[in-house]
Amino acid sequence: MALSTSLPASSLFAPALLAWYPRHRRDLPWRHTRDPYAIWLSEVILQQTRVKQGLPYFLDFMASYPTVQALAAAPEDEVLRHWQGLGYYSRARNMHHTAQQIVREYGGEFPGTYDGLLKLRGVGQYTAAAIASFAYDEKVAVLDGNVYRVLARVFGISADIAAPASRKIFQQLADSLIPAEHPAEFNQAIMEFGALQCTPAKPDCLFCPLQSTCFAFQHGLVQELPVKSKAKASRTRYFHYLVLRYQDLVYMRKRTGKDIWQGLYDFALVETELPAIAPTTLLDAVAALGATLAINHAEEPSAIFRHVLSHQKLEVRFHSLALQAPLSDQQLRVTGLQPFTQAEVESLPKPILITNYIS
DNA sequence: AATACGGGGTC
DNA sequence: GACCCAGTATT
Repeated sequence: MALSTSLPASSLFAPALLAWYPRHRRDLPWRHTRDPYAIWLSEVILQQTRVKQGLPYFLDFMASYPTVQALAAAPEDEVLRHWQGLGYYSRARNMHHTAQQIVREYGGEFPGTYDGLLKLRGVGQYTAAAIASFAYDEKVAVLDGNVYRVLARVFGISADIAAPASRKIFQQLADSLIPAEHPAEFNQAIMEFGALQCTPAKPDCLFCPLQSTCFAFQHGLVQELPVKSKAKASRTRYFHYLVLRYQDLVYMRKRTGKDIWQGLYDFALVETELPAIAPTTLLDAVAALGATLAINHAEEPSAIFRHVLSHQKLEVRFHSLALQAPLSDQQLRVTGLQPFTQAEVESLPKPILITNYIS
């Protein structure tokens, strides 16, 4: 719900941003190209990710996979290994899938319109608008966390930005503000303005070019806007990893299914409802894998690793277990485990938690 | 309309 | 600990 949409604010908004932008913009590599591949790559990386964190990944991907053909030709494990540490790994899997689709079905060319881009897996409204405007100068307004915040404050919009229904209010406003002459510049400018000037905490209102027309500033509501409902509390899960070893080999498995870290590698896992695991339960789990231990008791588990995800807290213990004999081929099939050398383990894509444990 | 999905930075 | 980040897919 718009508390106020003053005409001056609307008419001055784009000119003020377009004047602010060239004087404050950061020099970022994806701002030097119109290549839809490079822009797509940067936008997928930057979904829910700060520029500071995503930048080295962008440089690495462009160096490793300079073209969509190169990305499409790479094995998924390798792509995930490059993505390791960025989180939201479905972005990498979707990106890989889409690269292959672009090569196979689109003749290696990205769709040339917002509507076409929107059909690609992993490309939603934000990313489609970003690519269409940055690469093709199509007049479609981006709507990301920055844009929500800037518009909510400047125009005094109190709709809950966490509610999907609020999107159309903000989209309609953004569409009405984007100038036909400079759609790409406007989109860059409003996001950069949100990232650098109109920040979530302690925005720089003192030197803000929109100060005189900003609803939030004029009404002392800068701290109250945007309105965002709380996320659901996260649950705690208790993981007990069985780090099975035989000589120089360690057994790991690729995670499949709907759970976290899909496509990444970890160890045999026992999850419990309570923090502790009984020694017998641990040994039962080992027996269920068909493994025979070199010594018939578990060693002292590792210290607890605590790991926070967006909707879960993990409490993780690692139990290092030496095997008396390697797992048979049938045991490998049944358990999904595979033996790896230390060098191979290094090259596998792994959750940061697992990488931390190994190192 | 809700919920799941990572990891890091900031206060 | 709470919030946020150039969001998207699934339920």
